[in-house]
Amino acid sequence: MLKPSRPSNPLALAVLALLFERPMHPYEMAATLKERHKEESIKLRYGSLYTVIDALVKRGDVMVRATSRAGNRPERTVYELTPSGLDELRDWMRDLLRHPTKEFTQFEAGLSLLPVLPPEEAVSLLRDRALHLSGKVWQMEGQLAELAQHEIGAMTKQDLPAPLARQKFPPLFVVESEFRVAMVRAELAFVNELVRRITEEGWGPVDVWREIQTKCADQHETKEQPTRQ
Amino acid sequence: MLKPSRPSNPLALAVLALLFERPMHPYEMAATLKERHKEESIKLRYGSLYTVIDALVKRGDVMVRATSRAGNRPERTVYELTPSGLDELRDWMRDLLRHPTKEFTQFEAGLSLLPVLPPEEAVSLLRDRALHLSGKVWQMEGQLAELAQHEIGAMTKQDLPAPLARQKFPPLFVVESEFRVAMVRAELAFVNELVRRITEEGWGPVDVWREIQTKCADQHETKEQPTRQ
DNA sequence: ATGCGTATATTCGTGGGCGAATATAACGAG
DNA sequence: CTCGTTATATTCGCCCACGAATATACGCAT
Repeated sequence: MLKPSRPSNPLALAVLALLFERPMHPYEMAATLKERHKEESIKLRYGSLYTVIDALVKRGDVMVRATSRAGNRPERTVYELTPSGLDELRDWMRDLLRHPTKEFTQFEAGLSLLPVLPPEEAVSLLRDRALHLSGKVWQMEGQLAELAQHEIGAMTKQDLPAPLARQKFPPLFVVESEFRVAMVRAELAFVNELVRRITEEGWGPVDVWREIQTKCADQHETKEQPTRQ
Repeated sequence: MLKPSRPSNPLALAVLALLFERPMHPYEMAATLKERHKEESIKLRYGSLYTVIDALVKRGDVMVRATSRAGNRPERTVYELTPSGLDELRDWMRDLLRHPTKEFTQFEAGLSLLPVLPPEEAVSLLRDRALHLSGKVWQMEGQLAELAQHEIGAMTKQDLPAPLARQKFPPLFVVESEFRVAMVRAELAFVNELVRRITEEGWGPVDVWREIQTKCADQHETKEQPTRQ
């Protein structure tokens, strides 16, 4: 029988990447991901962690190195990367970086159904969103600036070549955050421009929009108390 | 007992939005979403469609209006929106548009594990990605331009107020596409800038990057045939 | 010493997403 | 008229994500 197909959960990729550095047990993987703030980019759920590790074992990408021992905490299982797991890690990374994949976002879904709301309300909601987004940009940039100063302690020491300790945190380890900021900025710009076009240019066109909107709403008759102020 | 919590699948929102226009049976909903290109923004799976409709029925947001009849195709069930479903539709839309929600993307996961690849390979992969992205921008803008010309036929006629028929397709109905283009453009800009910084500014810093990379790779010893050209 | 909060470490059950199978009828071609 | 193809319309079951439960041990205060 053939090798089962690669798990779709990116958490499995993180597991491979961590075992690329050194053997670890599951809880330690979780702790390491958190320490390095990778949980902000890769969804981490304990339940899923054990599930994906089992899957990787079945595929032969990962194997048990030793069971239990050390201190005397509850039983633990230490895993290590197999050669085929190393291949998988690289192939997977290549796919991920090379090929953009369509992903469905909540906001895009919302936008695509925009006509169900009256234009005034839509504008007001979008303005709220813009506020939230700019707050988030501000906050993320603060964190980035902070990291650039002193973050080096958040890496486990043995992971860094000696000369590096006590230096500034290499930007390499926060690329994903820079990416996220860039995306939020872009969304903010889009929302602002959209609001501007609706309010200043009657984009939609607004009169058609309102007409469609009320026509549908009327079918659901009478006693809707008016929600817009 | 309380109303079960709102389904998390945005397809359920699309169902509510469609029933806001008029009663429909599931297959018709799917056909309508496709006709309007909403499947590009809202993931549509037949299996999920029936699942979410059942869930909405259980919550009382949607109810059976009539069963079967018409032509004489296989049995069909026509649903309609209830008053509480209308409320739900609006509340949900408000949440969606107002509050940005963190979503995990494949690419962000890949970026966050970038150090597992040697810098040269990373650059080469990112360049590939940039090519794909710009191709996509080109293609999406082509589609948008095309829609702006003649698309009006893709709306079911009765959905549009009479005076509109045979006019240009209102931009209101393609906001989500404009959004997607904006996001892809932003990603492209980010990737180009990232490549530039790595190659021209030794960003990373590249020597540290390579050092970490090879140090880990060496643990997985010997006979890896070198993959980079 | 004893109790309790917290860190360590893993298992399990449920629910939902989705692929694949099922079933019927219209429709055109030979 | 019958055979293959496509459109219509829905059901079923597997698998995976994830919340919640479980279990042990350390450290610190009383």
